[in-house]
Amino acid sequence: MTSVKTGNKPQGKPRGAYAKTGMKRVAILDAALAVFANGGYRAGSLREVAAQVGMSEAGLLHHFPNKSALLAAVLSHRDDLSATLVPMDGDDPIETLRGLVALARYNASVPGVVALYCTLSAEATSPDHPAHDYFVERYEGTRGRLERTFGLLVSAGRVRADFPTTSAAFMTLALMDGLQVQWLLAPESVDMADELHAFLSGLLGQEL
Amino acid sequence: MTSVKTGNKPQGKPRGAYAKTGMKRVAILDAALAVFANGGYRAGSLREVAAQVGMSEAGLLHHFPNKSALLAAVLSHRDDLSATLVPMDGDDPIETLRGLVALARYNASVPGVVALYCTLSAEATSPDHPAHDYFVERYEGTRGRLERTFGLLVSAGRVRADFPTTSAAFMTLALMDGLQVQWLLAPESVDMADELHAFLSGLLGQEL
DNA sequence: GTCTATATAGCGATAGAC
DNA sequence: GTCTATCGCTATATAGAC
Repeated sequence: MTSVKTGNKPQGKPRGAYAKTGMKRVAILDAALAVFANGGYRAGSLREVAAQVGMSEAGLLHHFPNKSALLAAVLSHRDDLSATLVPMDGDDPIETLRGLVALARYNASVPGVVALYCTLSAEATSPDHPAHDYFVERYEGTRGRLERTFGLLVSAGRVRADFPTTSAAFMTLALMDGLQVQWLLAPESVDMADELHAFLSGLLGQEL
Repeated sequence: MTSVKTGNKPQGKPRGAYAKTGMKRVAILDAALAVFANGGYRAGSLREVAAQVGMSEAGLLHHFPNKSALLAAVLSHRDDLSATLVPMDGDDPIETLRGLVALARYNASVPGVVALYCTLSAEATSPDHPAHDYFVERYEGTRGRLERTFGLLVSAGRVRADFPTTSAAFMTLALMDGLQVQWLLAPESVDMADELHAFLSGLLGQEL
């Protein structure tokens, strides 16, 4: 786990009491995602989150101890969802790359999520940001998995030898991030999935 | 010009009185850059800028009418500096691309500037941000100039025909942005200029 | 579990003295 | 041109009633 506190509830209570409370928790997380997506963590207020979910601020803070714990819970919740969406640890590297393109395609349908990560990763660049460590580790991990994927491709002779695998990983990740910024600023002007597909095909030396 | 108010002083007064005041203005702009670079526009405060330059807030607001005018002045000031640094409208497209790599190399020596644009461009993704229009136009313009550069390369037969020029422009810009995020999060792990150089060489099909 | 009320702090901006 | 003083607002977080 990262150094960010997760804000998860202790797991000691009986199951039945959790259904409704769990719903409320998820509703809060959804609202918080939308609020933090619009201008980042520092600009988003608990007040706005509370209003969006129809509670008072104090009511909200009963579910999460403080603002940064709420952010951590949002990120952790999204990680749970996307881990099931894109399996990056499979044995077939081509499938992994296709999964990346599929992810880019899916992302275009959830602009809020894209805005969240885009804004937060830039904001979290500053070392005192509550999600700084989270993003440092996230990038490190993603880069590692990408590098492994490209390594498998090289072993299988399925990739042009132009770039070392570390460079390929850096570039792929950078391209995905950069495309998101341009897409958020002008959604009609760019198709993130198409561009990523073209880039990866160029890297492979053949249609992906 | 963009829709952001520039906050420039009216140009009517005698020259002599401007020397000292101009110095103060630049000092304020430098301080504001540093403050806005750390966590963005919304998180940065006039108070902090004023403290850094050794003035009261009211004193600062004598030079700039309000916070968003200060931001606009910072961006405009940086644009003046970088316009002299990277001539993007030359006739030799290879020289232009080399200039881009040189810019990436230079950027690595001014992390504050990189952090400013990185954080702001993500923050300005939200439509009500005071620099939203500025960044929309900035990206549009940069993309246009890049597209023209790649067009010249195609005409000269100096580029692999893999990508249409619009894609090449999108990708190049995206790569530069994405590399900056990763570099800010882990400066030792990536050389932005090297990666950009490798990418452009791959695009050309030969060493740049 | 949710509320009202409140403590405490920081913000941008203005008025007016010097 | 710079200051002090202040206004009006918003923020996070806590205390305690229900």
